[in-house]
Amino acid sequence: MGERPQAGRSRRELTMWILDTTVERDRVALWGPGGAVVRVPCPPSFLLTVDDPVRHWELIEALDAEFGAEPVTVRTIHDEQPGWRVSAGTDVADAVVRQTHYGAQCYNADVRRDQRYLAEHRLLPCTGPGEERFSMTLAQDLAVMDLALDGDPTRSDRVGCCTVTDGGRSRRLEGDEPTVLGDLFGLVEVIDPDVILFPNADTWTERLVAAAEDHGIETTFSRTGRYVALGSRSYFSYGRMYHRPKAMIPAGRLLIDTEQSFTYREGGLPGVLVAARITGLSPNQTARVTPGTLISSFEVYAALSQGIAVPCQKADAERVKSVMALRSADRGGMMFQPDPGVFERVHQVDFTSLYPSIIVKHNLSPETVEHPERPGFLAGCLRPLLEMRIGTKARKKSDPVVAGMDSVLKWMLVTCFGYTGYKNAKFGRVDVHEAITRHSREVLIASKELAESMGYAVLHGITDCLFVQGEPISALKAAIEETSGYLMEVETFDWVVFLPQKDGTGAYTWYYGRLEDGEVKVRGIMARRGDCPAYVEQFQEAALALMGTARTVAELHALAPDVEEVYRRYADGLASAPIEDLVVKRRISTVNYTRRCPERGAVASYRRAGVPVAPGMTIRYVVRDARAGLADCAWEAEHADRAYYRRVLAKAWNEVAVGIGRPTVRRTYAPLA
DNA sequence: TAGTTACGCCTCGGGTG
DNA sequence: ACCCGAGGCGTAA
Repeated sequence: MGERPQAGRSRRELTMWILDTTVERDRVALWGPGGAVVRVPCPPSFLLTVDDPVRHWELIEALDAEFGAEPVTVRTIHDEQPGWRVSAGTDVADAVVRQTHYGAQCYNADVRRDQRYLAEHRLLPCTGPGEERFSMTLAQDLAVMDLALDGDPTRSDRVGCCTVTDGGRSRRLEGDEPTVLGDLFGLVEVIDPDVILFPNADTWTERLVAAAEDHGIETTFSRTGRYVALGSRSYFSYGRMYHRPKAMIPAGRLLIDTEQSFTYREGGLPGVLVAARITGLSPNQTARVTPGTLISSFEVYAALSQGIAVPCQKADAERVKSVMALRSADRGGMMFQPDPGVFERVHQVDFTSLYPSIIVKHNLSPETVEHPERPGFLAGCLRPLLEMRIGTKARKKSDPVVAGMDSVLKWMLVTCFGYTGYKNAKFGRVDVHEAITRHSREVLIASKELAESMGYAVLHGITDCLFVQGEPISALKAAIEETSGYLMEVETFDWVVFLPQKDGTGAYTWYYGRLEDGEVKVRGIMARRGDCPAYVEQFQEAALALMGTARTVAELHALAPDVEEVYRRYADGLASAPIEDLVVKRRISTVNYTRRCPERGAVASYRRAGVPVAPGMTIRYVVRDARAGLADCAWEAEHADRAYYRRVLAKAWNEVAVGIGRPTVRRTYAPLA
């Protein structure tokens, strides 16, 4: 290891298990466990086609003279065209597109260079001998270190103490800042882990690196000593603000922010490593992106590894329909509204990964809209992902490692549908999006009608699932699978409660019930909401746990006095509830509120405390006076608007009360009969 | 370097009576 | 006192 290989080495020659990839000036560095590194030449380049080569002849000449432009055939999912490979980066590609007034189309310019290298050489991160892109095994042993710093990185100015755990051994590092930093980075150097699991790493690392510099201490998270900063960003997408905090990404070592990383939270380390393997992104990137980016990267890797060029901006933009056309076209999923109330012995039958299965079955892809006879790119690249999911799903119960992988695959497959309708998707197209929803509606309607013709009662349905009564359910499952060609799964409720909306009709997305195995399944209700105060969540969970002991509606109703007693206890205890149990956590869309609302008060409180806030960030606060729009940041709160919290608790009670046949209360706690 | 759609609740604050 | 649109935020799939 360490020697400079020749350009274009094939997969067979490079057998390193790739832990990290980083981009350098004209090279890509491939890192293995233990700090092994191989640097390969990989200068920036992009592909270019123009609509009128004669008109743009001078431009091509100039590009060739300045950077080098080699004539090549550019193959896209649609067709092949003569074009050029230009040895320059994204900035030049952007300039060319602007200068030609969009008469030029660039490809591969905005693909990460390390990912492009891997795809073009059919290399995969986190893959050992005998393992393939869609393997469920992870044979490589990695040295993992856990690191936890005391305190909250968004508030505390100084680095305090920390705990380091590796190989079952925990060490406590204490002392003043330079001592702790020196000990910490020294320890990292000695232990030399491949992976550091570190809650709030992305918030802490910037501070640790800055502090270490102040004290003249060398930081060792990065195996080069350098970090790639990912700037914090607030961005707007479909009516909502999102925020990504700043991150400092080390080289050669995997640093996972266990609090912030969606992929890690869902799938743990196996989830991150397998997601990296199938997307071709470095694990460090994989741990920091959303499932939308994972599926997009998955498609990009598939394209590049097949020699298909990846367009820089959406090629089908001109085909986007007018808003009027969109409104009338097939948009969302199908829904059947339930009657509210309690129902006994109900089966929930779900189609397994319905949307991606539709894409595969109907060969949907941007280019097959015009050429349905061709094997579609999108359908082709999703098929093995679907097959892998079937495998992980079968094995997840017996193997927690596979469960992590399964969870990440599930998210990728769920988001791959939304991604086809996404305006910036590389391989998306509105027509495909609409075709998927059209098929899914047809399937759900046909399944409902089939169920009813067989004598089952359909109580409710959302997008890809039906709630039905009738036996045996296996017969219905088999019949729907047979006629639709899509696989299903069944969960059976001993009883289930569909909650009413304010107008008294059934809500699409709020229900709870007891499954056969005793588990209480909950959707949409207070305890399930991210902004539910812990105190209210504890009440609802206690009540539901109690209700979960009932196997029939009669037993459930018999529990009513006991459940009421739980509510009474929590209602009485609210006045003395610890303030931290009243914290509300919400994502804010703005920092300039036009109205009086708790969020506005909370933002003001954050600012007074000197903590910067940005749109899309999640903040934690305690409501001090709901009417006046006053709230305090979680760590400074001393007073709570108890009337406000009584209303929230009452709402949680009302949801529970429907299940036990008890009257609901309005707004506030009234002593129960 | 960024999934979508369908839908609901709570509240504010301007309007009407 | 009540209505109602808009602002703001959440969930399910």
